[in-house]
Parts: sequence; structure tokens; C-alpha cells
Amino acid sequence: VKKLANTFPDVRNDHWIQRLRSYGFSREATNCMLNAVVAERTVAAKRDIIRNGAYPDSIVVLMEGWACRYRLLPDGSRHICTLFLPGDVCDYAALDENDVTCGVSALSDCTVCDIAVDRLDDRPGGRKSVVDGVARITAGEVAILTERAISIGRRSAFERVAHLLCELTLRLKAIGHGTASGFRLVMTQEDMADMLGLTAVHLNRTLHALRAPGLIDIVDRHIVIADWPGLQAAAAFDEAYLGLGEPSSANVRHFPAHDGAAPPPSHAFA
Amino acid sequence: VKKLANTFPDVRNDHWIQRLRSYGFSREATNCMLNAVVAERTVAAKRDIIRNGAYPDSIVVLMEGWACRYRLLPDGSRHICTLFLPGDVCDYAALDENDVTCGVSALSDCTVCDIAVDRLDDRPGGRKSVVDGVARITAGEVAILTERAISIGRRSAFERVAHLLCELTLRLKAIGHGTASGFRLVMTQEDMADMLGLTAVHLNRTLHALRAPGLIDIVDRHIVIADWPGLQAAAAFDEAYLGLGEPSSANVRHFPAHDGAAPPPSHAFA
DNA sequence: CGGTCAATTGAGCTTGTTCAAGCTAAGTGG
DNA sequence: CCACTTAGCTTGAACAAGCTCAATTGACCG
Repeated sequence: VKKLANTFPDVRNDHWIQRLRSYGFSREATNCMLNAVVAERTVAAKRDIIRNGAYPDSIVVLMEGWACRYRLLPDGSRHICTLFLPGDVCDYAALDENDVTCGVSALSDCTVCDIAVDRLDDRPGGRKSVVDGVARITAGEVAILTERAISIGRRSAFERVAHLLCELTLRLKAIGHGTASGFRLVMTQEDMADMLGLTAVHLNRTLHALRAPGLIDIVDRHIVIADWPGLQAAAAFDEAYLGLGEPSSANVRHFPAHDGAAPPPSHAFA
Repeated sequence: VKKLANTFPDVRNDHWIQRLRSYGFSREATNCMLNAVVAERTVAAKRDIIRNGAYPDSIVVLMEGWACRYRLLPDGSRHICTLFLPGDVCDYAALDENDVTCGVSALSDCTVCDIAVDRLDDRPGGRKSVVDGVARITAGEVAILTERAISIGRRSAFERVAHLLCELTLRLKAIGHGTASGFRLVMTQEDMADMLGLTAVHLNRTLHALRAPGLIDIVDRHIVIADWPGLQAAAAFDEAYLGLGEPSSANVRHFPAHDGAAPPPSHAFA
């Protein structure tokens, strides 16, 4: 069982291991996970990634392709809650009892790894530190989820799309995908619309609206970032929430320019 | 230092302790927190709750009143990301390095407790289990945040408001506030609008729209749930995500009625 | 070549916004 | 106790962002 991981060719691919490390997984914890890999499989675009009985108590790591966590509403519409990129842990329900009642499905053809929870050993650096790491991953998801909720709730379609493109640019860069000047838009415009609370039609128009002032360009399913500062400005994008930059200024909380401290008491000294 | 907690009258109030227990805090962990309480203070409505230098490395627990985590956008609008009710841990930034760049402020007059992180001891059941507990709290917040994002992204104003009212009813019931037939709406309609990505004006109209068919009633700042099943139906509300019910059907994942498993391959056996 | 999927475009319409004005209850100073 | 404020709720009317429906195009595929 110990060296089982070697039987899966892509598993030792550095990408996701480095990603785990960046989430604070110790060397022991990542090895622990490697040893618990029970399957590597491919999932066609638009199919669900959820362990269908096959490995019911496993964590799933996305190795290649883009995936999402989504919810279908009674009226048939879909909301995409979370976007997963290569290296992301896209299903860890086996580790937490929370019942989020969302599905996970492939936005493009994907490769995923199933990691059996009961093969995570209980030695130090084992199961427990994996649980800790997943908690940290969850915290990261919260940050993105929060930012997205803010986008959907209070930003215009134009800002929203710009913001998502900024996020994608940086997240992809962090995993060595895309180039400085852009990236391949692996997902569908409809998928993007479902992430942003928009209609595919309106998303399309907004994309074109972003092209007009020269912020981006769209060539053959690729997004070209034509004016990065301009795009960031249009979105009021602050990358801090992605937790990707140097942790240099960490622990320095910065709040919006608003002194919530003291709206002057009426009639104060006036 | 050990019995410091007793110097703060409300701290032993059972509410929040039971809440912590429900989040899986052990008896030791809750005692550990009790012993680390360094202050109890009141915050007036509309003021920020954030530790202003006073106790910079403390967790904050909301004892009384309603509060929220919010973000101010460049154009001056506000989005409320999270609503905190009595017993909720409303600021645990001291425990996780994540930089969410949101403020926390009081929606009504509040009482909060500051719990110094460096007074959490390192014995078993101490700091570490508090961190674990907070991770579980975060997971719970994710569930609510996700549901809210779905609301804002894909539900109509009518459904959105209905959904929030359902959520409030149950969350308040869980902490012994409100009655079976309704609750006092402590927050402002504008606050509510800022949670739902709506305008205060439209929220008001929607509230009235919910009253018309007899789903709710509004009397003197109180929401009366006039037709609970009807309200749930209007919102397509499924309380599972709140994690309040008996954990009887836990581990039984239920997904939306959609076989993501296999959209028939074109021309399959046809 | 027929078929499907995604992107695109047009036209009309709805939902929710904006701006503006009253209204009510509660608090404050004199 | 009354005039005066203020915060929050309510309402109207014009407006606009984004939606719906529907049709077209282009690329790819068996």
C-alpha cells in the first residue's frame, strides 16, 4: 500500500503538491496524501466529478482541467459557487460533516485523483494535519466566495466581469498556467455567467464592452489582457484576498477608508 | 488569571457556551476560552466592533445584539457579507492569517467579549481545540455564505427576501430568540438590503409584496411569520445548510434532482 | 453533409434602480 | 411640555441595467 501512489503516473506531478505545501501542508502530510491515492480518473466536460459509489469516502484533487461546485435551482437555472483550477482540492466532503448540497462537475475534460480518507494514517503529519490543511483551504475559499458575493451583490456587470478576469489571471499565473498577457478561457461563457449571476447573453455583451476601451481582447477562446492596470482599476481589484502575494504585509489589517469608529453623536460640541 | 472570567457578569451566560458546544468545542476548550476573556464591552449601533488597539490579538464573541461583517465599495455602497447573531464568534482574525479586508460592525447596540489569543493555554483542549472549533465555525459560515451567494446570484428579490426570513427564523429559534410566529427585526431594512444585494427602496417594496399574499406580516418592527410553509415554498428554502436540525440524516449527501452522471452521449444507441 | 455546441446579435420587456418627497416615532434642548 | 431633529419607513414616477426570446453564424465532429 505504501508505494501505491507510484502506480498513478500524474500523481507525482509537482503542481498540486506545491499547491498543498502553499496551503501549509507539511512534507509529512503531503506524503500521507500521496500514499492514500486510490485512483486517478478522467472526467469529461459537463459530467459530475462526485465519487459515484466508486470511492465514496475520498477527497478529490483536481489534477488537470477546470471544475466547479454548483447548485441547480428549482427553475432550472444554475449557480456556480466555486471555480476549481488544477491543483485545487475540489471535494473534501469526506473530511467534514457539513452538508453543502452542491454538486461538483467538470467544466472541461478533467483529470482527478481520489484520496481515500481511511488510508490517511493517524501518525503525526498524517490525517490530522491533512484535516488542518483542508481547514486552511476552506479559509481560502471563504475569501474568494466573499469577494464573489460582493461582486454579485454590489458591482455592475462590467466591474464583475473585470474582477473575475483579474482573479483568473492571478490564480492561473500562480499555478504556472497562462502567460503574462492572457490565458485560455477553458470554461464556457455560460459557465462564466453562472458564476457571476448574469445571463450568457449579457455576459457576452459585457465581454465586448470590456474590449471596446481596450482593456482586454478576445481571440480564439483566449482572453488577452490588453491593459492590466486598466482592468484592475475597472474592477477595483485588490489581489490581497487571494493570498498569493508575499506574506510581507500580512497581519497588517487594512480596512476600507471609513471611520466606522465614530459617526459624530448628534449635536456633539456643535 | 484563572477565574478572571467571573469578573464579567454576562460571560457565563449559557447561550454562547452552548453555541460553542454545538460547534464541537469540548468542555475543556470552552473553559479555556472562558479563562481567556479579557474584556466585555458594549458597542453602539453603527459603530465598528473591531478591536481598536485595545485588545488587538483577541477573538470577539457577540453576546447581545446583531452585528455584521461588511465591505465598503469605492462608490460608497456597502455589502454585508455575514450576519452575526448573539453567540456567534464575530471576529477570529487573530486566529487565522487570512486577510479578508472586511470590517465588523454593530447593527444594533451590542455586547461583545474579547478573548485574548495569547491567554489560550497550550494544554490539550486548549488553544489547539479552539482553533479546530473556529475552523468548524468557518465551515458553517461557508454554508451560509454559499447559500446567500446563490440567492443574490440567481433568485428574484421576492425569493431572496423570503429565503433570508426563513434563515433568520431558524437561526433565531436556535438561540432561543423570537417566537414560533415571528421575531423582532433588529436590523434596519437598509441593512437587510445590503445583505441581499438590493436597494432599501426595493427591499421595502418586496417586504410588502410578501405581505400581500399573506406569507408574512410586519407589525412594529416585528416580522410575523404568517404562513411558514408558504414562505419556505416561496423561497425554495431547505434548512439543511444551517446545520441546525438533528444530525440524523448526516452523511447522507443529497444532490439536486439532476443526473450529472451522464447527459446521454449524442446518438447513443439511438 | 447533417448535427451540435458555443458565440453573437437584435428587439422588446421586466426587474430593480434612482431621485425625490412625505410620513411617523422617538429623542433632545429649552 | 413643546418645537425641532433625526432615523427609518413608505410611496411615486422616470429610468436603465440586465433579461428573454429568437435567430444567425462559425467551428468542429462523426
